[in-house]
Amino acid sequence: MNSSLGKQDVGITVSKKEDFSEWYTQIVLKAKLVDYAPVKGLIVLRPDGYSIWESLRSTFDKKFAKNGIRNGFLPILIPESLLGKEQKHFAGFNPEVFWVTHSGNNEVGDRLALRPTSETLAYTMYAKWIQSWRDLPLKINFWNTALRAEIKATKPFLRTSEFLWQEGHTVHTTQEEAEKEVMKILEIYKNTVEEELAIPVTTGKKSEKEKFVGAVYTTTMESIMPDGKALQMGTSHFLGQNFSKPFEVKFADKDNVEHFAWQTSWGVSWRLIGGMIMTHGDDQGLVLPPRVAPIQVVIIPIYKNNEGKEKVLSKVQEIKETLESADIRVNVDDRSELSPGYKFNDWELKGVPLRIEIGPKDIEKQSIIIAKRYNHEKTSLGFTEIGKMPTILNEIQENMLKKSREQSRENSLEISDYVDFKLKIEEGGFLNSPWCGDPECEEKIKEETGADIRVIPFGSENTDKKCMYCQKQSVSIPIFARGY
RNA sequence: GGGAUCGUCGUCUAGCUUGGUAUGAUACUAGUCUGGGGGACUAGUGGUCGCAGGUUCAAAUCCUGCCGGUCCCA
Repeated sequence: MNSSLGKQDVGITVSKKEDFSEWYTQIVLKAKLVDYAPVKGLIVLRPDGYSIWESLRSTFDKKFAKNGIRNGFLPILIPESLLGKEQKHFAGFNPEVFWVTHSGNNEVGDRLALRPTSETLAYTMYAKWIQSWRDLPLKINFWNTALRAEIKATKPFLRTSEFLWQEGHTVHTTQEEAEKEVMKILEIYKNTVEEELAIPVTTGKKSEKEKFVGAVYTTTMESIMPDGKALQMGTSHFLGQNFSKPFEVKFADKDNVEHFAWQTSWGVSWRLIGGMIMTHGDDQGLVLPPRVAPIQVVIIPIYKNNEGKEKVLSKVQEIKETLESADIRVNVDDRSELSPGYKFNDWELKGVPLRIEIGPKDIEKQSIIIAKRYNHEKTSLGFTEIGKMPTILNEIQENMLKKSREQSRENSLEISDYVDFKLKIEEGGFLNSPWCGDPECEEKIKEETGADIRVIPFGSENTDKKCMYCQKQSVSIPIFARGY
C-alpha cells in the first residue's frame, strides 16, 4: 500500500470495474468536489463541485423562466401542525425528519421540522395568495436544501442527510393543465440531463407503491449506472387536489363558483452530479462533460529552462485569449514547481475535458497537442485550426452521450420468464418485464430479488404478455432494477 | 434494518499483542538543477495519536462510552 510509488496516493488506487463503491468515494474526494462535514451524513461542497451545480442551476433557470416559472425562497422550519395536515404525506416523511425542539434553553411550543420537502409550507402560502382564476396558473420554483435523516449507508451526492435541490410547485385551474405541466417539466428534466450531463434517461411513471407520498401519480426519469444499479434522476408529481383540499388552495372560477385547485410538484437534486460521476468517470479519475466543466480547456506550457520559454509563454497567452473570446473556460497551468507529467495526471483526475500541450517542438511545427479526456485520444492541431475548439468541445459532449447511451443499451434486457429474471438481476441492469399491475406481485418480486419497479416507461402499457410472476394478463412492461 | 471493519502530521503509514511521550514516505516551505506522462539534490516546517472518561508512577498502546469514515447483505 505505502509503496515507494508516491503516485498511488495521489490518484485513484482502485479500478472502477473491480471496486466501484470505493472508486466512487475516492473520485469525489480526490477530485476535490466534496469533503465530509463533522456531522454524520453531511458533506461540504467545494468550489469544483459547486460550480457544476451552479451550471445546472443556470440552465434550469433559463428553461423554467421560458416556461413562466419564477424563483422564490421558503424558510427551512415547518411547524409540526402544518407538516401533519396531509396524513399520508406526514406518515411517509416522519421517520426521517429532523425536529427542532428548543430555542436556546426554552422548549418550543409546536415542534419545528427542518424541511424534508416544502409542499405543506408552500401551499399554506399559496392559499393566501390565490383567490381568483385570474391568479392562476401560479408557478414558483425554490432552490434550497432539504433534510432527511439518513442513518446508514450515506454516500456523497447520492444519499446524504441534507441535499441541494430545487422544488417547483405549480397551481392550475384544471386537471388537464396541471397534468400538462407535469409532463412539460419532465421533458425539461430529460433534455437537460441528456444535453448537459450526457446521461441518457428513461421516462415514465412510478408504480403506486413507489410514487411520492401524497401524489396522485409520479412521473420519473431513471438512469442505469455502470455497476448495474438504477439511479432516480428526478421526479415530477401530479398532486391532483390531494393538497389543495386540506390546505384550502381554492379559487373563484369565471362563474363565481369556488373550486379546489389542481397542483404539481417536482424536483431534481445534486444526485445528478453523482450520476454524472458514475456514468463518465474512469480509472484516472473524473470525466466532465464540457458543458458543465468549470474548466473546459487546460493549457500546459512546456519549456526547457528559459530556452524558448518566452516564445512558448507568449503563444500560450495568445491561444488563451483566442479561446476566451470564443467563450471557452480556459486555465493555464503555469505552476513552475511541477513537471508536465504531474500536471497531465492532475488535470485528468479533475476531469477537465480537453488538455492542450505546447512546447518548443510545437512552436517549430506551428501546431499544438490536444488530448481528449473522455477517450484519451491525443492528436495535433495546427495553429490555424485553433478556432475549431468550440466544435471540438461540442463533439466531445455529443460523443459522451453516445457512449453512455450504448452503455445503457447494453445493460437493458427484455425478460419475460421469472427464473431467467432472478438469474439476470444478479448481474444488474434494467430488466423490462411484464407485470399484472398487482402491488402484491411487485412486493414479492422485491422480496425475492431485491429489484423494484423503477419506472413504467411511457408507451409500455397494454401488453399482450403475461405477468412474469403470477402469469395473469399484464398491464405494462416496467423496468425492474436494484436501485440506489 | 442486519453484519464486518477502520480512525496516528495535509495524505498514506510503522508502533498497539508484551504500557515508558511516535516511524517512514509523500506533500508543504526555501534554494539549485530540471521540464514532452506522477523529476533530482540540499536544508527546513508540521502530530493535544478522533473525542470524553477510567485503570496506572506512566496510555497511541489496556477498559468503557461517544463521535466519525468505509465495505457487504436485506
